[in-house]
Amino acid sequence: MSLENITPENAAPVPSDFIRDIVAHHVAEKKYPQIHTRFPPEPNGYLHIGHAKSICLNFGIAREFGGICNLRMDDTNPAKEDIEYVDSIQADVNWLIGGWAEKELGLTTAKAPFYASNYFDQIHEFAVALIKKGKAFVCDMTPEQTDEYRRLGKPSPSRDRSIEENLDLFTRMKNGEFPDGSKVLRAKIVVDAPNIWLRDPLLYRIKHTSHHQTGDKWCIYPMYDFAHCLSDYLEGITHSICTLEFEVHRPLYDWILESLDLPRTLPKQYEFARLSLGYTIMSKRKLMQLVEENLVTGWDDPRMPTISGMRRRGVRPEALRNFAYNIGITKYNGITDVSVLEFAIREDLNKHALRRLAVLRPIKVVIMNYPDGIGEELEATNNPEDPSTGKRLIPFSREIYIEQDDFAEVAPPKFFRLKPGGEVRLKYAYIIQCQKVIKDASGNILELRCTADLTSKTGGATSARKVKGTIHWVSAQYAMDAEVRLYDRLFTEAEPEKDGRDFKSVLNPKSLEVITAKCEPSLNDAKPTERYQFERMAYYSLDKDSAPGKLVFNRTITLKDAWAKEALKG
RNA sequence: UGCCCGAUGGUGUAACGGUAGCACAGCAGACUCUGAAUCUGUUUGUCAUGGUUCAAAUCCAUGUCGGGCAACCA
Repeated sequence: MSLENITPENAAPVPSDFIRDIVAHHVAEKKYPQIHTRFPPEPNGYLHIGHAKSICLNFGIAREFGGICNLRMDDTNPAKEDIEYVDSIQADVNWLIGGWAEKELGLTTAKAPFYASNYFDQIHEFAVALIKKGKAFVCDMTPEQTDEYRRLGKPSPSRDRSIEENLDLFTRMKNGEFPDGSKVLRAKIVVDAPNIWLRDPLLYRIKHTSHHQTGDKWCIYPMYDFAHCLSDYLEGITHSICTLEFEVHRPLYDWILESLDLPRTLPKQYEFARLSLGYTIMSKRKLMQLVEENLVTGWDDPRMPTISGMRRRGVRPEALRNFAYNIGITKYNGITDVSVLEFAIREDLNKHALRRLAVLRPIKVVIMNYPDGIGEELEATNNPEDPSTGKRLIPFSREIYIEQDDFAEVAPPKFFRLKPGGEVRLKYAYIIQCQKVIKDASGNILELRCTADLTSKTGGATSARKVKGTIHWVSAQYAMDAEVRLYDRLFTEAEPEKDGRDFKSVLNPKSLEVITAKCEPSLNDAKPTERYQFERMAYYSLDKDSAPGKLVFNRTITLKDAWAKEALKG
């Protein structure tokens, strides 16, 4: 692409934040041969939009600075981890940045993804090396005692064991001679350091649990702090970027690496604020609770803030990436307004969704002066934002459906839609006037009798006539039914856990409503990869529950609705 | 309580000692065969008090408020 072809429209946005500033500085001074980051999820749950922020940061930095980013399973606790999560993580990362960062995406290389468990042998050797240096010891205290001693800044009675004895005990730990919890390997740093993480922290614990990658090879597993910095080192990571809660661990991260007298350049840890989103919870543990207690249908329930949930809902990866770009990277713990996410989703879908006509809550309209039996096909635009998507034909007939909300027997002020005696344009078709409202005995509206201005058809003699409102419609004769799932936010409160309240007490009872809609026939060919805008309503995509002859659409997000706001004012 | 970190409109962010800008939201208007999109305009801000300086959102001190950590989780 030549330079003059780069416009603000197509130029890739180049984010700037304090971490990228640091990296840029390192690049400028040639501190490292190549920038190397990593995204290290623990496979104990599904990835959510907070992880998306981290993925975009880590892979983004690699991409922008000509570096590499490893996807690494941080799988040091087999008790909580599962292969299901390993698989879902790969699928989600691939979906989010596949095609955008393939060069940096470990998934396309033979050795990817990476696993911390792959380094268990080497990590074990590092532990032995630390013991030999007199910098680690085997401790016999119970977990409770350990807690208390660390809190009090007291030395463990095992602290001054000989190197030989430590070596022997650690070997026996490894050989499975001791039960879970009976012994641990600890770093020998400072018993009463102001930073708790320097008070002889645990390095290895005994866990007779088989591991999803290493099977029954190990009964001792390294703790996060020990495994993480060493995994970073082994992979040649230069910038180890994590969230704020690890800030206090940084001295330990450095201590371990520095204590080992390692030959290569050491990685450095940097911290940023994790994402908090309004009307959302982000804890994997709590999301799992929603799944396990069947408060949602699964990790990929379209109401979940998980990557798989948002994907199923119809959000495109571009929208998530844009969102991640827009919110920035700082060390400030704020709560991002959901409207920022919603804007990113709408902005993307507006450009890419095919327009279709569908009536969600139908009311029948009979156009009395339109001949029965002879239908006609009208031309409709697929996407005004993208002329290359062309046009399609939609059938028109004497009997149609319109949206209940588009008719008011007693119209409020500024109501531009259909009312008795009033006129509206049917999109792509005629201007109609409401002549009569037919009701049943109890006063429910059964149908509307209208007349059409037969020359007002789009392109026709009086087509230029201005009427205030244009509404969507669908031919009663040719319409097809589809199940439509209307999703709303999962919680009724912006801060579900504010003041320690139980997030389950503020679940939105109306977060899902299922209806049957009347759709234009072309939707019969709806594809799972396609996105649709049902004009004037919302964006939708085909759900995986669809089957031949049974369409199921998920509402991704509504269109902005200025009228709803206006109507509220009364 | 100890240690660490942070604080810029309603929300999220930029300004790296030199004109406080951007996005979302809000409001007002234009346009509209989507009350969408688009376009125009616009309300609102440097936590406080001192200090350094010709000049402070930025540097220093103190205070206030908020967050994190104190798991044989990551």
